Amino acid sequence: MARPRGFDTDAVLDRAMDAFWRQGYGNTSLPDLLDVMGISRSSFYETFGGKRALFEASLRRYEARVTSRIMRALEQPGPIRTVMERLLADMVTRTLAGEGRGCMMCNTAVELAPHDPDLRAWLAGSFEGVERALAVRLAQARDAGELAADADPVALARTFVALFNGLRVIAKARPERAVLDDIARSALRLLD
Amino acid sequence: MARPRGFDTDAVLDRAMDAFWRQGYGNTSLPDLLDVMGISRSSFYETFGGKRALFEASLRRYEARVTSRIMRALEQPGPIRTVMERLLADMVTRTLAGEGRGCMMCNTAVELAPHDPDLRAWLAGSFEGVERALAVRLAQARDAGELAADADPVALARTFVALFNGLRVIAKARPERAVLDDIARSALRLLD
DNA sequence: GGCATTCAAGACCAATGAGTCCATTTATGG
DNA sequence: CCATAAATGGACTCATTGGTCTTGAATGCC
Repeated sequence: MARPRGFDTDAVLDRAMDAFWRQGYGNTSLPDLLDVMGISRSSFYETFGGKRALFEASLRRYEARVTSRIMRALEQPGPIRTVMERLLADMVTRTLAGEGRGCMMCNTAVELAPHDPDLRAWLAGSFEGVERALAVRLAQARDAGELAADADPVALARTFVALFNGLRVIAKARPERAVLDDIARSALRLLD
Repeated sequence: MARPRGFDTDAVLDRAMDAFWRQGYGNTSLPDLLDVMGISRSSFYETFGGKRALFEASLRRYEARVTSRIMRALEQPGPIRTVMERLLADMVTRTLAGEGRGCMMCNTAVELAPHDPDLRAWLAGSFEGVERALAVRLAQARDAGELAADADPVALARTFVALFNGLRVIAKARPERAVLDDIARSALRLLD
């Protein structure tokens, strides 16, 4: 038919995601994006529709990756304490390796959620999904006698999700392993 | 000498602080600021020096208020559990009343810390200050037998500070009392 | 009452923002 | 090898950005 696309849409979207992740929505200009994506303005608008649409695509992509990683971690066999320990250790390592990027969901919640009801609702749904999966796993652990019989899986899950986000925020100001390790270690005490 | 200032510097700074708090640094334009502050461009630059200087003044003002409130709460007599319970309950109420503003320190950490070493260091110092005060109070409680003998006050303090921030982030996406109450309640279990 | 100082209003600036459009390449199907 | 359709580069619009400057009115102290 006609000339094929000269770039890999997914690879280019990945680079855009990284830029948004690193700098946020408002602080990433179109020239910035075109630069890291390596495509022309025309191709940009033709392929992705605009800055806002590209951001939403990036965020969905990010969310899919992160939540699937958490879900996979929760499906691992073994005692809940081990599972959460691995999850938290992985998060600490990734956070430190992220050079201040933090978590794109968290960043977006802070930057855009208050002024964008649609985005806010979407973020709420995502957080709720993680919370639910975590609550299910915690309920299983409780039924298996690993947790106190009066433990509240939902409340506990919510607290862990809050702690995940808190960890990323602290890391923005104090990206020190000692600090993040302390947080991860103390968090596990919630399971005792 | 001359004509006195026609506006109350502190009151005007308060309104600027609120705008920055609500919208962040990048999303608050000069016209926005002049509008809420109710002063002219000339007075603005004469009195505050510029947008960046005004932001720093606003942030210092915010930090002083928030940390002093936390410090006061920690100085209250009574068992540590009661003290923390009050502190968290107050935080939840204020967060819900804040209409999505969250915490200005947290917002700033997310928006600016990764790209601004000076600000990052300043935020780190502030977080560390709160952490230290909290750790001191927790150590007292441990020595008084309120906490387990092997409790780690510093790690616990770091975890609470992370949780404070996590609470604000979650509230941006899910400003529901039930959620925040669950987090506050579970957090207290760290003291058991 | 005059001098000093600060006020408000607004013109002005250069830089940058996102987004549109067109003229030119480029690759493929026939 | 040509026609077609998509990809491309770059010029362009127009609003907005933070910041400077000038002007003239208002106010208080001596």
